[in-house]
Amino acid sequence: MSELAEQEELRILVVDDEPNILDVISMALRFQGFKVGTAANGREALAAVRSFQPHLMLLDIMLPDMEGFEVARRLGAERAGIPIVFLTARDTTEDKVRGLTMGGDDYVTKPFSLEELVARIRAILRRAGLSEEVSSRLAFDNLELDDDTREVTRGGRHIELTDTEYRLLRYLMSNPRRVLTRAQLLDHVWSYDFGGDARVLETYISYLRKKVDGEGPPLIHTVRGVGYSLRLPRS
Amino acid sequence: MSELAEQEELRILVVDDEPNILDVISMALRFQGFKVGTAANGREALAAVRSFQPHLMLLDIMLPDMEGFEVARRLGAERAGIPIVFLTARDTTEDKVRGLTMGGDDYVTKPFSLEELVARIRAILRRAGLSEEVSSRLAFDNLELDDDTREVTRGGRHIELTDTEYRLLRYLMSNPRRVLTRAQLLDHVWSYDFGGDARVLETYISYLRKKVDGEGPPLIHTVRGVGYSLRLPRS
DNA sequence: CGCGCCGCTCAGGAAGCTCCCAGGAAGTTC
DNA sequence: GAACTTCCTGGGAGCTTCCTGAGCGGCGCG
Repeated sequence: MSELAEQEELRILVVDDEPNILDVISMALRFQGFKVGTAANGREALAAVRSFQPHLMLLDIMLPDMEGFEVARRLGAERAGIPIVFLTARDTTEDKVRGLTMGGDDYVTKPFSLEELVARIRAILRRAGLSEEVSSRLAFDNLELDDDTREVTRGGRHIELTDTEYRLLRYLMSNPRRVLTRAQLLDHVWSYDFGGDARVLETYISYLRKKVDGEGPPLIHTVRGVGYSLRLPRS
Repeated sequence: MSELAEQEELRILVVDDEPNILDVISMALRFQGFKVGTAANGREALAAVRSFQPHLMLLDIMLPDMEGFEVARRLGAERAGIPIVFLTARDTTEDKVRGLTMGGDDYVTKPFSLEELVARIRAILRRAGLSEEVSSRLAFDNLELDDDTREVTRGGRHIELTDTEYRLLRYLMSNPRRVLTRAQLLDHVWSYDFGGDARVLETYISYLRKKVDGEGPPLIHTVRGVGYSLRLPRS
């Protein structure tokens, strides 16, 4: 993959006043190969846009000094086409965020899964032509996944997945052959505040196996005591 | 799509005194690949025409210092065939805007959907020969839509649609096979200030299904928890 | 080699949520 | 005022998510 080389250049500014969230997000984005800048409030954000010159912003709507929208507005001409992904609370009224997806911006409601966030970011960068990686498709062996159409096929045969199954498979496919720990899977596929029983993961692995591995040699493998891995069967 | 390459050259001047509207519109147009200049009143607008040399103007009729028409008049010879799309309040008397469409100009009443605005702009550019993209027609499978005549047919049979149904179908058809989220659909098809219940979307999907999918295999598909998608049925 | 433990698998099922659609009210147009 | 369009409401169906518990199987230890 030449992703790293090309994305090393891509700068993302993350603006949120909760240090925990800021940490989790920046870690995840750095790991994805982005250069990450942070700001904890509107004033810092405006300053950081000038100094850091991000290609994309992640902007919490609830900031201590001003609303995220206000930041976006004040950027005005300076913004110069920097797309923004707004982070909104679940109970933010729909009409507040309405119109965002039209201007090339988008929003993600808290609590979100990191995988969801990254997917949105990539989709926007793709549309804005900032990422050279134009394809919305993932493939492993004869298993294919298209993020635009949300279509999954194995050996050309369509596989019908529910939302959670889809997100889980996408995460596995974006990290092929790597062993993903139980914690990583829960962190990336479920929202960051998911407090339920960790055994849901096993349930969904089981669902996926039935649907994905039912149509060919098993690709989803258990690594006892650690987690799961997407790879070809040995021997 | 080669749209970007060809439209990068096209300059649009947006004139409105409400910062929010100005923002939303310019973002949307930038995202569509236009080069956008802005002005907040008549005086700025006149100056911007000289410096920015737009190919098309978006002109609010209600400006603090003078009426949009006045701006258009004062441009006089300088206007040199720049087409204008006037933005009017809903209650603007019809006779005020009458005759506009004769001269190659057009008008859109507030509040409008951005999709609507973009469609008008493209139509005018098409007529003025400024856009290379000549076709006003969309097609998917045996479903066809002509934006000039607003005619929709499936397998040659005419389908009668109301305005909202038409805009919804057009948006689906301009993004075939892609899964469009609830938010995207509401953003693109309804006006920017629509604050109502998101369930209208479902109602209109239901209307469309009755009219469009009543005449052949279903093309409008639900993607649970995400949105809708226009595609052929799977096997 | 056999036993027991621990982790994993998976079916069954409850609870909650999303979606569909019919019916109707309010607003708009002619 | 009639016809039409837009939007809202509510009930119900069906799906998704998550939990639970029984059983299996691998692995370590004796």
